[in-house]
Amino acid sequence: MRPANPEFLPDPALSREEMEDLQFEVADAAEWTDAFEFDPAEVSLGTGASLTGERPLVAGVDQAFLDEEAVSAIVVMRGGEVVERVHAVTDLDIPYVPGLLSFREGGPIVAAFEELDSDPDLVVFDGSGRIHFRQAGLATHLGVVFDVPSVGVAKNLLCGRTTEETDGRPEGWRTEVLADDSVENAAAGDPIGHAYQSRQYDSEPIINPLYVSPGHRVSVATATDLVSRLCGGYKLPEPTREADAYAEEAKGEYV
DNA sequence: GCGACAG
DNA sequence: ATCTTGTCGC
Repeated sequence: MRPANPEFLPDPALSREEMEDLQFEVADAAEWTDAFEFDPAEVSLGTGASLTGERPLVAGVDQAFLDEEAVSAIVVMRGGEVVERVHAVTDLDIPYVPGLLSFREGGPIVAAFEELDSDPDLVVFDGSGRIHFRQAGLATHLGVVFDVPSVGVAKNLLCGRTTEETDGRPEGWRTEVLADDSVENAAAGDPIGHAYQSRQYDSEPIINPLYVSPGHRVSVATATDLVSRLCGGYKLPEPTREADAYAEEAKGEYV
C-alpha cells in the first residue's frame, strides 16, 4: 500500500515548529464524519458468513522496539480470521516526545504498509487520533497519509478531560472526552473521543478504560462503536492484539 | 512559575 | 515503549 497523500508524510528531520505546522495541516485535511463504504455492523470477530455481504478488512498496527530500531507490524483480519501479516524493521531517528509520536513511529509504519498487499477498509492504530494537542495524533496523521478510515486506541489519555469519572465502570460503559484548553482549534467542550470500558472484572483488579478517538473518515461515536465490535473479551481490539504479538514475534528474530 | 504528557 | 519474579485464579 502506498501513501495517497505523500505531502503529509511525517518527516523526523523537520524542526519541532515544522512538525507542529504539518499537524495543523493534517488536522485540516482530516474528516471526522463517517466517510466509508462498509457497513459498521459487518465489523465483528465472528467467523460466520454475514447475511448482507463482504466482511470489512480491518488492519491492526503496532510496534515493538530494539535499541535503535522499530519493528512495525500490520495484521489484517476479516471477521475473526487473519488474512495477511507484514512487518518492517526501521531505524528510529528521534526520541519519543508527547504530541509528536507520529514523527517517531510514522516512518516505520509507512515502511510496513509498503509491504502490504491488502487494501484495508479500516485501520486501528495504537495511540490517539483526534485526542491530541493539534487534533492530529498518530491515527489521524497516518489515516490522512493513506486516506484510509482509521481509529486511534490509546491506553492513556494524552489531553482533554472525560465528562465523568472513569474508575470502576462496567463493561461496555463509555463517556465523552472533551477538548480542554490544551487542544488547539477546538472549542473547550468539543467531543473529541471517548473513554470506553472494553473489559472489566467483577471485583479486585480494576481495569482502566481505553481512550478511543477518530483517526480519519470516522466520527467519535462510530470510532467507539467499531472498537467495541473488535474487542473479543479482551481489553484491546483483536487486530491490535494480533499486531502486538506479531511485532514481538518478529522482534525476536532480529535480536 | 505550575502542570502535564499517546508510545 | 522496555526491563523482570512471583503470584492469583479460571
